[in-house]
Amino acid sequence: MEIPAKYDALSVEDKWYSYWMKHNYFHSVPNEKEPYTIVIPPPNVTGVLHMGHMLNNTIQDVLIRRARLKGYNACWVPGMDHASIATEAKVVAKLKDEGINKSDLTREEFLKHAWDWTDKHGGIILEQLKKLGASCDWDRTKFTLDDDMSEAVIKVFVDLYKKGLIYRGYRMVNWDPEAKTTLSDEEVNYEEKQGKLFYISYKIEGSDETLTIATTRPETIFGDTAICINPTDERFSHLKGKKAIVPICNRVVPIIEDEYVDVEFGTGCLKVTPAHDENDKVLGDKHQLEVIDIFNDDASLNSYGLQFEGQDRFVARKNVAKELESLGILIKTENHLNKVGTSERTKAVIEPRLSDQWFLSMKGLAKPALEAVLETEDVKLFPKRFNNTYRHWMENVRDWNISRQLWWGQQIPAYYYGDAKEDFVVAETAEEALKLAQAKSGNASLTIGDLKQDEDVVDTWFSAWLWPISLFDGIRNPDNEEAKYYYPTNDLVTGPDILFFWVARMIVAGYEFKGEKPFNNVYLTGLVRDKQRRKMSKSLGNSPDALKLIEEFGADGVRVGLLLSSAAGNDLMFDEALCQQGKQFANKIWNAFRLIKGWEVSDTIKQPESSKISLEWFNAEFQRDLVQIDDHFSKYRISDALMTTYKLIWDNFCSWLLEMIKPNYGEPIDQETYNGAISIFENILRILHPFMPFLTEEIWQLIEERTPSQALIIADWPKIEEKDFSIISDFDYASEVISGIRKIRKDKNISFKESIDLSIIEHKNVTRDFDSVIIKLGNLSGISYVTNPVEASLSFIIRSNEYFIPMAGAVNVEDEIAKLTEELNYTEGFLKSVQKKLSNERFVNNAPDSVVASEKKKEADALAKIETIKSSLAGLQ
RNA sequence: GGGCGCUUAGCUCAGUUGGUUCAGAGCACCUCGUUUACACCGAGGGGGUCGGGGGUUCGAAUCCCUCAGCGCCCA
Repeated sequence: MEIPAKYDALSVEDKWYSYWMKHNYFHSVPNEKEPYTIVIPPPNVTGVLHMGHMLNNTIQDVLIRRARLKGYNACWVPGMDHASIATEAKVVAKLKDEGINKSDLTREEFLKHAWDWTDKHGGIILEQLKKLGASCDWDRTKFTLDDDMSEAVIKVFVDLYKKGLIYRGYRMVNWDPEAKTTLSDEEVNYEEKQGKLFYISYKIEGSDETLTIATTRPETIFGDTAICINPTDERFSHLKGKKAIVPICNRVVPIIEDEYVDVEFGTGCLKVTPAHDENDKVLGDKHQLEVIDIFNDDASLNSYGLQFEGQDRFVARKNVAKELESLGILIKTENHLNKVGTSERTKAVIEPRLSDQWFLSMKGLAKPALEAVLETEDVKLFPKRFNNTYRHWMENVRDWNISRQLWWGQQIPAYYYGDAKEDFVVAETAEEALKLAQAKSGNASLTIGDLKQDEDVVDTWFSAWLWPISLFDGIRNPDNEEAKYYYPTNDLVTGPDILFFWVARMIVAGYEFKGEKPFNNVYLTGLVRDKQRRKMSKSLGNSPDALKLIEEFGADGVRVGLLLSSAAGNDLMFDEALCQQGKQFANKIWNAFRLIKGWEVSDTIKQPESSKISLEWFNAEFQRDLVQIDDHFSKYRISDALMTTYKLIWDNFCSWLLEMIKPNYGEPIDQETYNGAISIFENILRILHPFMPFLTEEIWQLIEERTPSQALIIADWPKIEEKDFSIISDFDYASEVISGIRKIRKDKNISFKESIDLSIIEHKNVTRDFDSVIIKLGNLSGISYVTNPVEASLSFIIRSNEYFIPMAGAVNVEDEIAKLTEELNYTEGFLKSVQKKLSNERFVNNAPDSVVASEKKKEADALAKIETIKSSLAGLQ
């Protein structure tokens, strides 16, 4: 069978993915083996595969495949989250296109549309992950709105409420007027925006005096309920105890005093609008001010806005300013840069708003999670520097606003039975709620019909934080076999951007509901950026099409490309050239396979000495690198593990070993060497498989026919063996000699086909084990050991031995002398610096013995080399 | 404003407790080579006062101070 010269990734990848699926290798059930579990960070149901997912899931797949090879019961659970704000926004927009308003629908009708949308468009991303090679246990695919998952969420809500940790509060929250819901602090992004500072004049009641305040939001004057000055500010001491009149609405408000006012900022007079500013709310509470809410839920003005009623806040801002100007009381405006909170999802400017919301008290819950990461290290973050960020957030954690004014999600299990603030109960079911309500109200005649369930749903993260537990049904059935077997999971791979949203809260949930961490290690990947360091985003359009990349470079190529430059926690500057490198690597391995497979094998020829020693050397090298690769993995240095593998294969295996054992053209290879090479190749495929699963499985299956139980995906990771590594340094020496020969060939333009002689003066004994290899790779007619310099020859020095290649005619004595003199000067300079160090008493006394010894060795080596160079020079003159 | 982190070869980055695996890797670059697995290749080569300055030390990319530039998180 003719093997094509270029590796064709596309056909190979589909073939093996379906083979793996068909034989159920990805599926895990609890057994006697040790589990190795990863839960996927559930992508949004609305999402499509982007570069961040590719990186993240490639890393997870590498870890899970390696664990599978290492003999663990590997389980990677995939799934999606329902992304309440994003999905609801999408569905609302789609309905709008169809001429349907959400407000015209009942909750049930709307949810039906949302589920239709989910069934139709959701989960594209999971299909795309298959193209990448992700070996998830697809039978376990979960969605955060699955009935059992939702049940767990409700159960947890009720539990926390009973523990007194969930409470209802009238608070200033982040209101997204576009999505018409609150956001948690974590969902608000602050952006610097150019705004204006308006200076507005207020009359003082009962006098002709005025005062001037500065504000960025003139439209909120309708909500003003006080003017505040700093008690120490002498400029305004005459205003104390007086009242001011709010323009346009002519409301009379007190002038209060508080240290909070910054005398430097604006005019030193502050208008106080408790309903629409966090700080003003604090002031309002302190001074018992009236609270006047002037906005509708879409941030247009309500009736308090008088003639501006119905206008959007930004429109109203312009119009109010215009009105103030025409009244002659807009003193001036200045440009002003301020930070404006915007919604992470809708980008709308956040409106601080007072409303009834559900909160989860975090302080106590955070404690075990804080200790687990920072003290006991039960949970380890990689890279470790994220510990500081984690500490900072956890120590200053604020209560979590968990209610969202949406329908898509788990409806809050609170039931109201009366008009008073406290007339509600919290229960898992309406029936249960009824009993509680009857008891709480003392009204036994209450019926289900008298109960009204809270309209709101819980934050999506309030279901995601249970993910590692609820995937295994660990909330509803804490002692079930799967939860006991798979929990706690091993590694979590995610981006640092959701360290608080998700990771920290999962740790909290783990300790609260399982009494145990959710995972051992958290590997935080970097963000994928483009070559100009810009974050990849849809709006910039700088994100390459993930599936197109896979088509162009192959999934293996893309995986390698992504991993090559992604040190843990460092942002990755993505460049398609890296995928190209991955693709070339695949091709290189493919051709190594073609070479070996193309050899005719003979069991009658004896194994050449050079092949024997070469295989021995490579096996030692392999063992050394294997230890290194394991070490890199243990530190989550995935790109280093890949690079070590890459160099082992490209440099040591392809460039050195295959050339060392390659039979002469047209000649067969002996059986023993062939077997050795195949077994080495198989070991290489095993360690490469996690990175390049498709290519390796393809070659594995082409090497010989394998049964499903012999597939590479479930083969064994190579065993660590004790090896004598001195053969590696012996080879290094030999490779230096070979390089020396090649350099001379190149300098003097001696064709590689032309065989040459090599003579050696050994000043220091080195192994001759590799002489046969030197002869082969240097294309030498032989090696002679001599005691005197060979005349009319080109020479070079390796460490302190001299090498001569007789080459009458080609030798320019002047050049040789110049070359040697230069080397002599350099070595003497080096020797001087070493001797200076050694003659420094303080160095000899203070430095550790090993350092002094190594300096002494340097000295001896340099002296020997100088001797050699000098004798070479003498031979030439 | 507070916190965390970064600055090493043209690019992307390693460099663990200060000391021969301390100046490294991959890519890019230059030269030569169509030889018989691979030109998606091979062989060889050049390239950095480790952001600037100061200090500690026998010894600093590594520790301390300071200046400059950049990034992220939080307010």
